[in-house]
Amino acid sequence: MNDLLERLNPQQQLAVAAPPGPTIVLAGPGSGKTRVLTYRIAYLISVLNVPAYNILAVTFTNKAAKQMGERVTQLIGPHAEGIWLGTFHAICGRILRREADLLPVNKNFVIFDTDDQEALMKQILRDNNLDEKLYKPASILSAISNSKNDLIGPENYAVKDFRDEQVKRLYVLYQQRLAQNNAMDFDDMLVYTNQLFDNYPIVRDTYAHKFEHILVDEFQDTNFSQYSILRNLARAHKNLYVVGDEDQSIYRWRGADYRNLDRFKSDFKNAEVILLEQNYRSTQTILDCAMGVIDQNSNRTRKKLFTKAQTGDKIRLVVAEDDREEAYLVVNDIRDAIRSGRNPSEFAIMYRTNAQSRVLEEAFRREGISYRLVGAQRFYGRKEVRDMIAFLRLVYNPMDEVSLRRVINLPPRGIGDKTIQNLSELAQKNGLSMGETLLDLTRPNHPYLSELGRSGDKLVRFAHLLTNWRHAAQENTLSILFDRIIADTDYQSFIQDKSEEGLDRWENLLELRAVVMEYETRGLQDFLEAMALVADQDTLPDELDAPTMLTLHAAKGLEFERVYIVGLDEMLLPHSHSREEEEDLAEERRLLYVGITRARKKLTLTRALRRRSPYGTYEDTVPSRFLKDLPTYLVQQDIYAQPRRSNSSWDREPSRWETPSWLRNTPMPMDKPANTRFKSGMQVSHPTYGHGVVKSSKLEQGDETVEVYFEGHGLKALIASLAKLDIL
DNA sequence: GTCAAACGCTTTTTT
DNA sequence: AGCGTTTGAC
Repeated sequence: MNDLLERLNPQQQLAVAAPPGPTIVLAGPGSGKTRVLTYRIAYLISVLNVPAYNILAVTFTNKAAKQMGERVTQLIGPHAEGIWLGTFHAICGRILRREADLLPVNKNFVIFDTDDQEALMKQILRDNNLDEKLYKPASILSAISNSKNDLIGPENYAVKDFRDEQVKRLYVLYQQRLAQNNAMDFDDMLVYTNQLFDNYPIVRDTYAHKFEHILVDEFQDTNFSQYSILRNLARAHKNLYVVGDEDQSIYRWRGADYRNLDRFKSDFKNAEVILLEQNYRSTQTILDCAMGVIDQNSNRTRKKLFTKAQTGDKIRLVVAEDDREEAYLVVNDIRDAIRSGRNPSEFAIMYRTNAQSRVLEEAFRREGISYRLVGAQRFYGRKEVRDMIAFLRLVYNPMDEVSLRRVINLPPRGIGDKTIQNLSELAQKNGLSMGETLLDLTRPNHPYLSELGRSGDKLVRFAHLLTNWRHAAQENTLSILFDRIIADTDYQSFIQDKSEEGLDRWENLLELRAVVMEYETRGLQDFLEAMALVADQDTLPDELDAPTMLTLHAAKGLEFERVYIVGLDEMLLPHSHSREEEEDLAEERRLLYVGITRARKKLTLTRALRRRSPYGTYEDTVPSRFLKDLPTYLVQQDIYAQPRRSNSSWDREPSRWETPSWLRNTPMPMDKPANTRFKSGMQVSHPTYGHGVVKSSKLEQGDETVEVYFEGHGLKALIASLAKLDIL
């Protein structure tokens, strides 16, 4: 274990062996950030003899957590067992289950995902006769979410106008209804953990003492609520070790707040700051392009990315006629490379929006190449899968009204709106949840059965089903419960009888059953928790040797030999929703920066002159403004599209031989090989400063900087390629 | 209460 | 263009 540090560069060693105490590691892309974190954990355990269970490590995704666990185990074996390792939500879930007695929900609470949240909000709107078009559930929920991320409860919701008043009211109702459902949403997991710590200092201190060392990955993307949890947990030992890169902050829309770094510095005095700058991933060309893009952002510490690796190939810019051709060109390129011996898993295609994957998928299928698609809710978003999970959730937590409403008439069993309304009213009368009321109906001679009339029988029948499943959940394994639900509801024939896509659906359920089998011993609670918190990304088989398609967001933290970023058009990147505000635009730029810096060897950027708009028709595009920030001399263009003759702006579309105007911003340095154009002593003239004498000239970052002494103006430092200097 | 047709809206990114 | 939701008929 003593050789642990020898495998690291000096900067990394410094970071890994940093003395205990508040520590900030600012790590550029490809600087070995993950490596530092894993080695740090290994170092704590094997050198400082910190017991694994006194270490908390927080990552941004489940995948990252899993990976980190594997790597630490690789380093130190079984000593790594017992680390608290996971996303904020997973960690909070663990704490909340333990301390459920102190919460407004009981220990069988379920986690509502976005769909559940919307379903619940729609119910609330309906109950309150509010127009869904005026009060869009998604927009209200996003306002609520933003508040929660800043730890602002309904009582403190800022009201500026009538609408705010309504939102505030809905916020109150929403929280009430969640509690009645014995449920919480993603944000609540963090909020409740904060409340737990605030209301019960003893509980807080228990955890604060337990976690001697806390490590946080992707710190730049934490929100205030998350930061507050960290601050609470680190109050005893103050060993908070955070790793991040402001240039890779891409979750502002989710409440991520880069100011957490300042908060950290002021909350934890004397925090040590360690910089990791050297890049071990990309070629210098790729890094230069990345810097060209990111340096346009203000309010940041300018960093110089450097590598000892080679300059590498120029990056390619491909312009296609339309988005289909764009996809075709990319896939073709990959196919050719694979044929000539490249490994399929070396390739990644990245895009701004999930919708863009579709054309690419088609192209891959046409070429008969298999691919990996990250995210895009391809599996867990499926109706049949969600239905089955709703059944299971109802079994686990009958108070879950959203799931109850979803499955009570599924497959249709004659329980319509009216019957559901009756049940709901009955529940309200008794101050119980609908689910509890339903289960209560199985009691012999139930007093309300006569009230419900004929529909009562149907309810009772379903109530018996649910009761039986609840017994099955107690006494049998998960898969037996799963099978019984399908059998009892005849769900298979419900989805399968129709077309051939019915078979697909059934296969999806079989796939879900395979997942269920993995939780055979751990049980329903763990299964449901995983379903709620584990994203699709974690399900993609790593073994599959195929090109990967993923959003730029999903690409964070990954690296690939060859990267294609498609859709470098205005409205897409930067996205149409993010072009107004400067902060939004800066984030779009960071997104591209993240994408570029994923590439090890080769980078290809593509765009299309026309693409299918969200509204079906084809529309002309405008090149992304970010393209002009790429140093031209590092870009090789492949223009496949014919310039179109029309009276549109595309008359200005460049031909194959011409440098397109959107790239013309960065001039090629005049003398790339070590020679400067200007020499000391030369007489020059400048349009504003007039006559001057060159004092010195040197090459910096491929650009020539000249110091000139101007009569009446003094000494000026000028960039040779930008300043219009003439040699006299 | 169920089924089919018409309608209208959508696409930013994710724990 | 395609999907999900609402509307209207049986």
